[in-house]
Amino acid sequence: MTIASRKERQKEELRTKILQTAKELFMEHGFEQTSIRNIAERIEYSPTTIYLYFKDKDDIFHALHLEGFRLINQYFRALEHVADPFERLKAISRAYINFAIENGEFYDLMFIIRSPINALKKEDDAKWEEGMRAFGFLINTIKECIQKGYFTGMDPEILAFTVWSMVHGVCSLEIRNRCDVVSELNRENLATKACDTIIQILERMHPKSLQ
Amino acid sequence: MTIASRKERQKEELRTKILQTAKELFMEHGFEQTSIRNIAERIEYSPTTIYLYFKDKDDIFHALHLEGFRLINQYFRALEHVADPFERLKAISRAYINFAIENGEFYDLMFIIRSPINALKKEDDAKWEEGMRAFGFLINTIKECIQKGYFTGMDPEILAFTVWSMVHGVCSLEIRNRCDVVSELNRENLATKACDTIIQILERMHPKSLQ
DNA sequence: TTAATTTACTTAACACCGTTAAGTTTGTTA
DNA sequence: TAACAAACTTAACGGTGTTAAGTAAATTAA
Repeated sequence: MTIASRKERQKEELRTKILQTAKELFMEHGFEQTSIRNIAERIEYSPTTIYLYFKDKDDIFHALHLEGFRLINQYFRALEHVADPFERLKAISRAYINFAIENGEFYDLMFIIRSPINALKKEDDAKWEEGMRAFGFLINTIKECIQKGYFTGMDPEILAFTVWSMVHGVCSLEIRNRCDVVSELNRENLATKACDTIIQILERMHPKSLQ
Repeated sequence: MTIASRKERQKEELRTKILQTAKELFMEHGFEQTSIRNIAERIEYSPTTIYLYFKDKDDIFHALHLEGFRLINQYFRALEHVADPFERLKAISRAYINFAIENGEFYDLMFIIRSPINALKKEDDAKWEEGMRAFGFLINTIKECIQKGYFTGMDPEILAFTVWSMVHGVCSLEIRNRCDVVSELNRENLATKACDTIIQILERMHPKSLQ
């Protein structure tokens, strides 16, 4: 079984190499601008070889999608120890925006790019699990906030989606370069400033007694 | 001068036809999926003819971009008569989301798609003017809100950008199909629900006396 | 040890894309 | 009627994702 296992290992290695090269390239030029031929050239294989390891370009997309969610969950895991749920919510917002700024192309892939996210959501999919872990962390934090008297009367799931939307809006306008409407002066660290504003808004909506 | 003017009129007509066909096609299949060749086929001209009327595909992009901003400003114009600035702000948010839902592909083009929005911002550009009119409406509304005691101590421009971000986030998650994380039950009219939540948050952040 | 077979990979091609250079048709002017 | 300019087309370049068919090497079986 040594030969078979060696072969399997080698196959796994090449698969990983393709994925890593794909990641490198799309970090440099974005996913849309990265072609199968580009990847093939860099790993010194013919383009068709890639199709022996991935069904199509979407398959590579999904693999990187999963990696992205694993990465963002790393950002979040560091915040699990924050005891106060409202503080944790604020920290999550900041971490999310940091993730987006530090991994723009990943963010693009995960939340902006148009792609068959279909055939997803099946239980078999690890990606869905990672995605739900991230969103679940947000939902649970918000549920704890509500238990503590914040956001009274609001639906946790819809509120979680709304908070996500708010920070996502900041990130996607930043990444897709729609920030030119604001003056040069305010444009520096605009995403961070907008995130701070969101946090301010969330803080102000609560009676002083809570804070 | 009758001949020359007729020719000029005809040229203008074909230009308009190209643009209208482009609009039709990208409304059906999205901008990225609409090719010069598709447009050419539908208007029964050779693909190269289009290049006599538009420099390149980006040029068509920009023309449609302008149309989109004219359209969203129509949505906004109906709200100019709303006297109370805070009510107007709420109405703007709702109108913005309605625009996005009713004109998904336009919205995509204007605020999501990656494209050389560069070489923009020059004063010569009508598009920039339409864009600034829309954002200006939001900024002015927020300034009025601040004068009335809302959002005390906040920077109007950054706040305007933040509010825009918040509703844009909702729209872009909806348009790019990232809403599957929420349960089936809440998924109906999710964009509207999230918009309502944003409005609730904005309302709650103010002392009762103001409302 | 040699023949058969499986595995891993490549070549060549298809149908598309945006774009351009060169050529053709058409209508207007001299 | 000849010259010219405008409007439009043909053919091509270099790129894309993807597939069918072919090759070379490694492994298995005789």
